[in-house]
Amino acid sequence: MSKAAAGHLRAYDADALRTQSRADFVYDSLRDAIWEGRFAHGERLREEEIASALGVSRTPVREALQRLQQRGLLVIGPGRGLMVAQLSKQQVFELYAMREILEGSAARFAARHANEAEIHILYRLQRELAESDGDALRLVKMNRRFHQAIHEAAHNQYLLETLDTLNDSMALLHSTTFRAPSRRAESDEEHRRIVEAIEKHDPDTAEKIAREHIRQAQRTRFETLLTGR
Amino acid sequence: MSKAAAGHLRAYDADALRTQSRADFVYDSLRDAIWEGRFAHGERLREEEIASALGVSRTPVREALQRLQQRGLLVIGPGRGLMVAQLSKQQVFELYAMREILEGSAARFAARHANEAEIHILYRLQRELAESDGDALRLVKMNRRFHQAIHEAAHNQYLLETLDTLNDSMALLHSTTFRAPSRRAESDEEHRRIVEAIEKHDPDTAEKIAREHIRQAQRTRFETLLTGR
DNA sequence: TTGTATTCCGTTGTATACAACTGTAAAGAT
DNA sequence: ATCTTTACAGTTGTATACAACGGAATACAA
Repeated sequence: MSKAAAGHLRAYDADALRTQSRADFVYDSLRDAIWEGRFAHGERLREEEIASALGVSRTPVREALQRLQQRGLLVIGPGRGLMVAQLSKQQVFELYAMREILEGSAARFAARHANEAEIHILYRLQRELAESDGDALRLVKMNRRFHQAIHEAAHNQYLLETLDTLNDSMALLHSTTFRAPSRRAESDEEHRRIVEAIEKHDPDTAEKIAREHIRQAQRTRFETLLTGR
Repeated sequence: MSKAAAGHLRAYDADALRTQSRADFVYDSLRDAIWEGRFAHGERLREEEIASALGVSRTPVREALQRLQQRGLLVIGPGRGLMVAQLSKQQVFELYAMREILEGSAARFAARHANEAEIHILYRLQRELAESDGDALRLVKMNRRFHQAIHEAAHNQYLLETLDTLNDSMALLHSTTFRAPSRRAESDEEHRRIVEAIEKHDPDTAEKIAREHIRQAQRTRFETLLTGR
């Protein structure tokens, strides 16, 4: 009965519904599906279709769709429907510019406000990431955890939330998963220097290196953006 | 029939419903009410109550409440209800720290990317604001328009949206409306210098003055926060 | 008197029925 | 043949009914 487009969604999970609301369940399902690139860019999402695919009614689906829209993962397409956002080169550029500002600020604030426990965690995460040899998906997740630890060490709720939103937008660039392996060594070294600056409570250096870190990632991104995609 | 708490809402407006959805209408109504300080901090909002006060059903009300919650204007209180957020001193501090970063960045980007038409608009808005002698509410609105013009001139969608969200959070500090008149002259002068720097395409100066501008506003805020409220 | 259990009530979460709107296609006119 | 109009199909927006959850109050026991 369910049409093709929403077939990529995880099957109905009775356990998940016991711990979280149906709306949360739908949100997570769609968010993961987008992150894993299981929707084509511009693919239209119909409420009823998603509802029946996940075994819930339209109400929680609407709630989830609205949240995804506000976070920029979905946009209102022609007509009234929602579709998975497709970022233009300009938008990708703006996204990275914003990340440079905020990641830099987070590193700066962390250098000022991080306590010893947080610094310890940062070192541990950084080391684990550098020494890991897991698959690409695992590396992305560890990378995310590391940066999130910096964001939390900044002790600014608004900064934290905004960075979280931006990170969701990164899901639209799903080739994120396949980072150039050549960047690994440099990236790890940059991480190490950021943590070092945070530990020494040196905000200027922390911000400088964090900004450079994002700028390098942007360069890599635009190279793959111009060649293959 | 409507209980007391939601009585502060504007009456049902048939015209508004012809141009925007009911959910938007409810959102704007609640947002304005919060902005104008017509809800007590911590006051609980019941869906049904708001619905009947505005003459709509619970569905669009839920949609509006959800959006307000995501923007941080409402928080889940004890039990399951939503209430108007009350910012702690720490949160106010964090809010201004974030604004300093983003307003500074917006000015910087505007200095790089603003075109002549936008610079012209900035000059006009700055002049109108400086020469205006309207009431406090009018001044606040003009001030908002001016800053928003800078945000737009920055040509970064993510920056624009985030600043918009932060501005909504400012609604929780509803004494915003009554700015110290002593700051007027200084504030106007700072505005003028920001526009000047943008026109000269001088990002460093533009960011520097914009940051100083926010920091001054923060100082004024914390003075009134510590004395009277 | 205090602690605990149980029932009731109010509010939110969810489902579903219905209304309104938009794009599309078909039919007719020029 | 092409443009215009109109009707239809499909999707979203809204209302309302129902289910489920949580807290408060009361009653009962220790």
